[in-house]
Amino acid sequence: MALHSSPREFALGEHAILAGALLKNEIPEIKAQPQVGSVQYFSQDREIFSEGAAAEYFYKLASGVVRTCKFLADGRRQIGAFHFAGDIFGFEPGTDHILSAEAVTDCTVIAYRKTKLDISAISDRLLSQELLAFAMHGMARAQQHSLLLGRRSAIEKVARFLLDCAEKSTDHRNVTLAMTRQDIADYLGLTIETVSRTLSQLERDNVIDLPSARQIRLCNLNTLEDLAA
Amino acid sequence: MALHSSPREFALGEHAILAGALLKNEIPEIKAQPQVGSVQYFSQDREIFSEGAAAEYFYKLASGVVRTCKFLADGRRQIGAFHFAGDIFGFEPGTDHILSAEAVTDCTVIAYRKTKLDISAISDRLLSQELLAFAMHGMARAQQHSLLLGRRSAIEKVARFLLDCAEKSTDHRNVTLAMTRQDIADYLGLTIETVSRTLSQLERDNVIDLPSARQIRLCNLNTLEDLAA
DNA sequence: CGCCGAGTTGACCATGTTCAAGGTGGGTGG
DNA sequence: CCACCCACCTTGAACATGGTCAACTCGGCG
Repeated sequence: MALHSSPREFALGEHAILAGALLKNEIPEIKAQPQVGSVQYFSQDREIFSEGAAAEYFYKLASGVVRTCKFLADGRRQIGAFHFAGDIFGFEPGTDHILSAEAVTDCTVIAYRKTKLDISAISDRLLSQELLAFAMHGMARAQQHSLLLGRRSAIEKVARFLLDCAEKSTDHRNVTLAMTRQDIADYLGLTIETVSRTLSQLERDNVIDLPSARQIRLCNLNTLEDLAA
Repeated sequence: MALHSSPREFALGEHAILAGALLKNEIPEIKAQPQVGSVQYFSQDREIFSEGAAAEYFYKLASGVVRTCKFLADGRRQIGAFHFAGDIFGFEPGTDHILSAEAVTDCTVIAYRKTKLDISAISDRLLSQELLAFAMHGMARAQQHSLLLGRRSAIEKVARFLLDCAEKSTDHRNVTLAMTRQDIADYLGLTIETVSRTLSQLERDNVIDLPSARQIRLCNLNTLEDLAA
């Protein structure tokens, strides 16, 4: 388990980032290819980078879960996305990060130095295509999320969230949540109480079962899909 | 004025899309360079493409205003963005459009055939960089919008909207709205009544002046910025 | 003049928030 | 091994924000 109090770099390979498989879901074999990027560990709730900081690196998540989020001055938080193993995050336009990234669980990331692949200097056509695909999928995801935030009720939001989790889970009927109720609330644009109440409601209606707070069994996928509209 | 009942193609240039200035804010001189793309006119409220349709073209807006939006089965609509002269829209991952585009006002667009620049065949490095920059800015904008939709009150949403409009306007204190209250509501995740009430409220508080429904004068920018939090 | 679509306003209502109290369970130290 | 603790979660009651429904105004146009 990664319990280091600060990120620790392992390998400092340079432009070997250009290796083609970067944006696919393969996680580079770190020992076999120490040159692909620097491996860093972050323990739970640690900040990986913060909104406004210089975007020196971007990251590929090797293990664990990461949230990317924005804050308002008074502390209100909106989580833009949760990232899982294989996901890229922190690759943004401009020189500064436009959102923060924090470790939801202990996690391992591979950091790629962004300056080394100044976009204007990319010679590798495959890489630039992959980055383009990544950016466009990020845009699509954010737009999908806007629809959720702007036009869906609490129960629709929660139902959709559960279905999305189920899709990512190996067992599509049993979901183990990596995040707290507060994380879910900040992702769905709700309060922690509303999330909790909505889950209880779904359990009372026999749509889900909650053996423990982080363990959710989807008993009635059809109803859930109807609710998610 | 463009009043044609269906889009009309003017020129059908092919891969001349690769001309560098595409993603900058210059609008190609249509007569001088008929080969840059096909010019099409859409009259107010006409659909330019619809969610789910094959994404054969992407577009650069020459004049007018366009909204890109998503719909739920029951008709609820979320507008993802308004696009103005010079903006690119409809450039999306995958083969199908993930949102619809509609003309807010009569408008002129330049359509570029997407198949002709199959991403895997882009030979022009500058173009792929520009598309990458476009995609990343689109992602950033969508994420910013998520924060607005998920975590801001009606008055904060409206204040932010007005400031964004002012920024785009030549006269930063007098805004002429191209869109209806319904469009604004669907962009901000509110109802038409709430938008109207909030604007009236702002007028009563001497923050704005509403000489007509589509004409807004920002009298008190400081207060407006405070409200936009 | 009268119609029609867009916008405004009011009264009522519902959804979700706020505030406050209590429960639960995993981890630590005695 | 047990007791305690603390963070996380749940629940309840009161409240507020924004939604719904309906009536009305305004301005442009036939």
